[in-house]
Amino acid sequence: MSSLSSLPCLLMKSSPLSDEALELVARRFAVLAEPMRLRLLQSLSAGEKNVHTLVELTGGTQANVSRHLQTLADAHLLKRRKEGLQVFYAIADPTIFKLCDLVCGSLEKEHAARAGVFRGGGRNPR
Amino acid sequence: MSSLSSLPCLLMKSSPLSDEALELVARRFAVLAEPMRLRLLQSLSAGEKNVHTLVELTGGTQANVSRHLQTLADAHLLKRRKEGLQVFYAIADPTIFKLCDLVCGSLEKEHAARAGVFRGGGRNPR
DNA sequence: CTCTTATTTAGCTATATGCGCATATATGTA
DNA sequence: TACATATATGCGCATATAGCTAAATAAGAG
Repeated sequence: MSSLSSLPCLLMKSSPLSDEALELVARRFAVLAEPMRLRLLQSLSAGEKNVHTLVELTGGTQANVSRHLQTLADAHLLKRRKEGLQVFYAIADPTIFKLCDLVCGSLEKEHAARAGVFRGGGRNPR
Repeated sequence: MSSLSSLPCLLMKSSPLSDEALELVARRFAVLAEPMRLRLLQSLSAGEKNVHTLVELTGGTQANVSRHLQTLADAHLLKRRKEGLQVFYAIADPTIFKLCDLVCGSLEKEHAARAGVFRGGGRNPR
């Protein structure tokens, strides 16, 4: 029994997460922590695609793409549909786009802040 | 020059991210992909704390906690403030709470769906 | 059955990283 | 100076995993 009963959480803000829940959250982030997997998600944002198409779009080897797709599917971020010889993958959890948008926005801000440091944006005016 | 000019993005939805941007996003996710670091962020959600306090709260070794704090600070998720012998860390980017909330919500849904499989929640009513 | 196409899997190597231990650095006190 | 406290860091071990190549499975066509 992998008691996820501690998951009905608002994370940090309210009650602290159990060790088990923290592991799950960390694992989800880990799945998103590979550029190739992000590229695959990006390629799939327009809609379902088969493996061969994804290989072409991402420029990875066929074996590698297949394994990353499996990783994403195991994490329930993608769903798999087999049709004859081909296998089609599609986004199963649109949350990932919100996640990526948040990270992108954060990185943008960070970049802007770093640029401002040398142009009198901070304390110590003189 | 680490051209982040490609970052003014809405990620997936609009224009595809450059390889460089994908690396940065992946790296940000990787920072969040460790239970101990999530625990530290959780402990800091209530406000600034010094290292010793965080060691007690998380139950990690001093060396390990220090390392993880540095990782988080390097990623600009935490800010460091030195005061005498002690060093205080605090959340620098509240975005992480939204990220964690999103992931938690997603995992909850997932869990509920999996639980429902055995209780007629899905297709195949009988 | 044989051949072709599409995808997955196995074996391997290289790299990255979490953790523990010991030590180093920094700052304050006597 | 010597000592204590709070953090940080260097090193080694163990493990995880991305990527490659080659081989295995799966499904259709002849």
